[in-house]
Amino acid sequence: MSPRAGLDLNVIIMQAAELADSEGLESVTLASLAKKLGVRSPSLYNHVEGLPALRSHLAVYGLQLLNEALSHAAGDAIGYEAVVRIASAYTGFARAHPGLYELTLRAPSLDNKEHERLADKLVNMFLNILSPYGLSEEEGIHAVRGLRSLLHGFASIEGHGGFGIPIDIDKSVAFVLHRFLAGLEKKKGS
Amino acid sequence: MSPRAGLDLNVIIMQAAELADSEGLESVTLASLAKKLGVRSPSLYNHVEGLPALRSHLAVYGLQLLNEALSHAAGDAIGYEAVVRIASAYTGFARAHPGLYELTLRAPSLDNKEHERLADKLVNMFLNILSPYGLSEEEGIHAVRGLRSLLHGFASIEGHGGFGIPIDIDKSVAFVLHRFLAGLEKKKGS
DNA sequence: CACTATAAACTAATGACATTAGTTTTGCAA
DNA sequence: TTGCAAAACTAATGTCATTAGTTTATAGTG
Repeated sequence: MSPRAGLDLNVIIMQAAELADSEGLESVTLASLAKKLGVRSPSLYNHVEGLPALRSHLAVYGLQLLNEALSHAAGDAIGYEAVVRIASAYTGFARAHPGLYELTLRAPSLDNKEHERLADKLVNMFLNILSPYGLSEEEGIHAVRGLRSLLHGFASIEGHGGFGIPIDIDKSVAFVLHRFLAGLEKKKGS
Repeated sequence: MSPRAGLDLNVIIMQAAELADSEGLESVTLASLAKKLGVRSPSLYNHVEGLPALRSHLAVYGLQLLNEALSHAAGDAIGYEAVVRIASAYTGFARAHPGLYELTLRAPSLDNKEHERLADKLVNMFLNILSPYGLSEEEGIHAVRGLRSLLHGFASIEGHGGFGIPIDIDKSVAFVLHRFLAGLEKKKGS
């Protein structure tokens, strides 16, 4: 309605995140975002350096939210219980924030620093909750990669509608985690 | 050089696939493809119904290649050995065909029939190689979903440069599969 | 062998988008 | 109050997909 819409990088990112999650990642354009904000698209360049930069900021924001959700879900737990809780939080996040989630995986051209820091934080959280399994350092990395891959795989395939059969996906996650973690334990006796 | 370039849906798909794998999925535009084919972009509409349709055709083509690669890798094997071989073929395919691979997961608006058929074929292949583990029908579904998710997760994260630490990714896959399959076996005694 | 219908290519035009340049306007701070 | 920096704007360019309408090659028919 007036000049001086009072924009701000944070406002822009929040609205863009909303767009990403409700309309899909590909619908986040400077044009659509500007319309949502009641502004002409060139005005956005006063706050963000272009579409790639916006996506990079969104990726970092998504990673922050994901980190918070997982930390909160894990609480002080470690081991099996923590893995189950984190898995639930992970798939829940991907369902609640499909656009944002998809972006967290993309290699970010900008904001490398913060993105890397958050990714590392995630890895360390996983390492921590797997510590009761008594894995070697290298095995720990393998296991964390496996856990991340498993959770991302489920989230990604579900997000793309890739599971046709009407069997509860959460049950599949629970089943697979149970067996994988059992396999991690089994090592002790072999 | 001349009218009548002798285009053809197959030629178009092959060149598009090449573009997707060498330049990235987002670089597959009708404009870039037309240039590669020595033709003006509207000419492509004589053979394909637009960019979304082209991507849908590419997805089906990618799934075909993936199916072939996995079938070939598995041969007649089942059980552990087959899983290891298929895993290697899967990650190898994703590395050799990053653009095509990414597309195989996308929900296809067109060509639903063929895409579904190929996706089902993949699921059945996985079910077959897991048959020695003596899982119930529902457990089999869970396990297949887990295996797909694991492989897709690794392929997808690797494809996006998400594994920072310089530890061999194939080793991680091998480790995780070993433990997961061990977990599947363990059931018999619990 | 000529001829014609069709399919394949073309040019021209439109509309969405990102981005840049250059201009106006507003609000805060001196 | 005034003036300046930031925030918004308009105008313009270039890329893309897509549609409409035109030309042309070629394959098949007489």
